[in-house]
Amino acid sequence: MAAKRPTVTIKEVAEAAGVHFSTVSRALSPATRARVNPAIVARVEETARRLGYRANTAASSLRTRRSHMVGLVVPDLASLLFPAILNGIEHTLQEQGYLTIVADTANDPERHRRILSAMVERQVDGLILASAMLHDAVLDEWLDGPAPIVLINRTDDSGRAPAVLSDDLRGIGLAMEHLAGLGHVRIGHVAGPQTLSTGATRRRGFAAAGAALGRRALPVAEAASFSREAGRLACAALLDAHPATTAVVAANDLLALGCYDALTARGLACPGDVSVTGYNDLPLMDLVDPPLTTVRFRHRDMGAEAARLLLARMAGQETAGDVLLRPELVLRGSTAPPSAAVGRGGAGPAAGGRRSPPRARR
Amino acid sequence: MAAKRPTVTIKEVAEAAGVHFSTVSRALSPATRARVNPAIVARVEETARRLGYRANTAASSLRTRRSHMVGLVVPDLASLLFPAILNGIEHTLQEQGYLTIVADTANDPERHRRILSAMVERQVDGLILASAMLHDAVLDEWLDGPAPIVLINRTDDSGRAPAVLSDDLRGIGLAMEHLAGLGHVRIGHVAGPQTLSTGATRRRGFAAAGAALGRRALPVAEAASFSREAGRLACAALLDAHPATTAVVAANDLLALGCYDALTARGLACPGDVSVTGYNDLPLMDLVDPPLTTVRFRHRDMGAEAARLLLARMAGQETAGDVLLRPELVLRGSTAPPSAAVGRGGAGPAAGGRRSPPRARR
DNA sequence: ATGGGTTTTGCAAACGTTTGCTGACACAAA
DNA sequence: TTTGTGTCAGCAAACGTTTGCAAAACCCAT
Repeated sequence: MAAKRPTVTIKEVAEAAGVHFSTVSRALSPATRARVNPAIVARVEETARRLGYRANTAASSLRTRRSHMVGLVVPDLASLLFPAILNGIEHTLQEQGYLTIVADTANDPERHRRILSAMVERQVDGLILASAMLHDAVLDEWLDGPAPIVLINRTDDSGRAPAVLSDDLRGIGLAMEHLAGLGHVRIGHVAGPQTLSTGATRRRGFAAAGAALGRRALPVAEAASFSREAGRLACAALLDAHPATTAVVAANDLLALGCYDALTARGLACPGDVSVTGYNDLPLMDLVDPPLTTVRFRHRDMGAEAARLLLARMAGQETAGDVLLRPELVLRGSTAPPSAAVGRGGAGPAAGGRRSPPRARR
Repeated sequence: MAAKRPTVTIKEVAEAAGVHFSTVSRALSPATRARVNPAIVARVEETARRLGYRANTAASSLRTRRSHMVGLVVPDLASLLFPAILNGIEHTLQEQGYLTIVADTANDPERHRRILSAMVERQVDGLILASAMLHDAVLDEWLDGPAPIVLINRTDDSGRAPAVLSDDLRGIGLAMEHLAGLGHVRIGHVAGPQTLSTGATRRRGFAAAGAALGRRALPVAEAASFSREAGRLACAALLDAHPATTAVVAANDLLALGCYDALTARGLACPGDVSVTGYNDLPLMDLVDPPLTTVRFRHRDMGAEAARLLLARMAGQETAGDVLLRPELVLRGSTAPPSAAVGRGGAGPAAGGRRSPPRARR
């Protein structure tokens, strides 16, 4: 099958079907199909199929100024957060005939610039950015560009582009209420980088929820990045400064895993000695040890929602402001009531210290 | 900044710089830059920058028949295997000035068809497919197409497209040797779908390694898909048929996690009663309980290698056959010498049955 | 000065579509 | 028969580049 294909164009189809090539164009495009005699439409379609005609989108987007492609820019493709988001974006765009170009900035602004430039040159009809910083110079350069922009997961502080976000204030609130409900009083926060909206907002949420519970000035340690290692360091710092801490709210799951490491390193058990909560509910968080209590929002929905928002904007519609996804708390094994013990301090690297007590899973 | 941009073209730059527009084209393209007076190049570049000129790739690829885009097709974006692979692909392509379009077939052949069609219409210069089936009709249709194809992670049986693969025979062999070395004799295989090369090859590897150890006809249970649930079912079937099994080699990590579930369900401990190995070393496999002994290959390298292969083919070079990545065994907590106990059979749903013994991590 | 050779620039024709206009034709009403 | 009203197909001009070809400009040696 599949005869060697020396690119057949609309003109060759026209010749074979015995009509003018403009008629072929009209016959093949859903929008104009109605304007041509049904008999001819049928004939043209049949010839096109027979010759193996494939439209050349480069030509058509040159003429129409629409490429039916959108660009997705992420800070780190390898993160476990993106597969589901990307999946949501890609599916809803695909349904509308759009293809998705994705690129990874590796957190490098220069690279970010180059990528956006390359995408715009490819005439993308719109952009979804998961790469926004809180004060984002790169973003500024493109807000007036030809392609509408939607932010996802993170936002910037200009408010000039609509964003699809988890409702972090509420999400962190849920975690705090849960811990307070268990009886925790000495709660600390391992915050994410304050240059990112997620880091900053969750920290604000932590302070606000603390205040609501009548506890001002709960301790916070800021991690240098959203990574397990940074979480370990920040948690260690937190525990050094506040050894009596019985619960830590981590700004995301990776940081929470780092907290596990820090606890293990000083022979503390989770949740026996210290409870830990995460944020995001990454895949497999139900399988780590102990299974992580964390705040979930539907990643796939976040992607789909961003895609829908972008589709609306590309269609020229004005859109209301940001979209906040409702978070929910998922209870697992990393949180428990505080133990009576007080004044711990011993460091020793006890292996296995953080095994959770047996508990039913799921 | 960023003045509202009403698309400035090469002609406007030409007028502003006082030269013919063809000169601008030559001045701006690295390949032809040498053919124009350096002073003019400088002037043109400066004016282009000043006016905020952005090349229109649609126009240039119409003329040159090169889009500098490649398509990547995966069966399931949400899988934990792809982020790293995609990362590898995207990075090495980006370095060469290519952008990556990715799409998800959701394992639907019709969708697969539409995606390939859409990508080819967008004039992609090449395709990387992670979606190949062993007998793949969809693939057949495109092998003679205009875009060179490279297969990744899976291959088909036609051998017509080069593939970048893990050396599964060797990888499974490593797992088998490890288990045999621990003293296991009654080893079973939870195989993946035999419609996929990974499923089929790993099964062959299992049989071959078994034979090499002097054990013919070791039991195999075939999972319906590469998923945790399918792994649970297959493992349960395996244990029903062969209750004395002391080790199971799963065809990938998800299946291995399903094996954990099956063991837990019948009150067996891993690795106390049954050892389990996986394949792929997905992220967080060091954190599940027990940490999974598995076969690793460098996912990112796989992506990078496929990209390089495609780059070569797009440059018109003939390439040697497939690329096999060397797998390595990573030893963790899910394997141990077989216990003396024999003739187990009790089913009871004992919670916590599969906790591993305390052991140092990393 | 003249001529030969080498850069450097301008000209214009593609590349494959879409789409506003015009013209051809058919049919119905006058 | 003429006129009017539609429907449908053809014509040709874009869209923004790249690039072969040829003219022009320059440099140097004669």
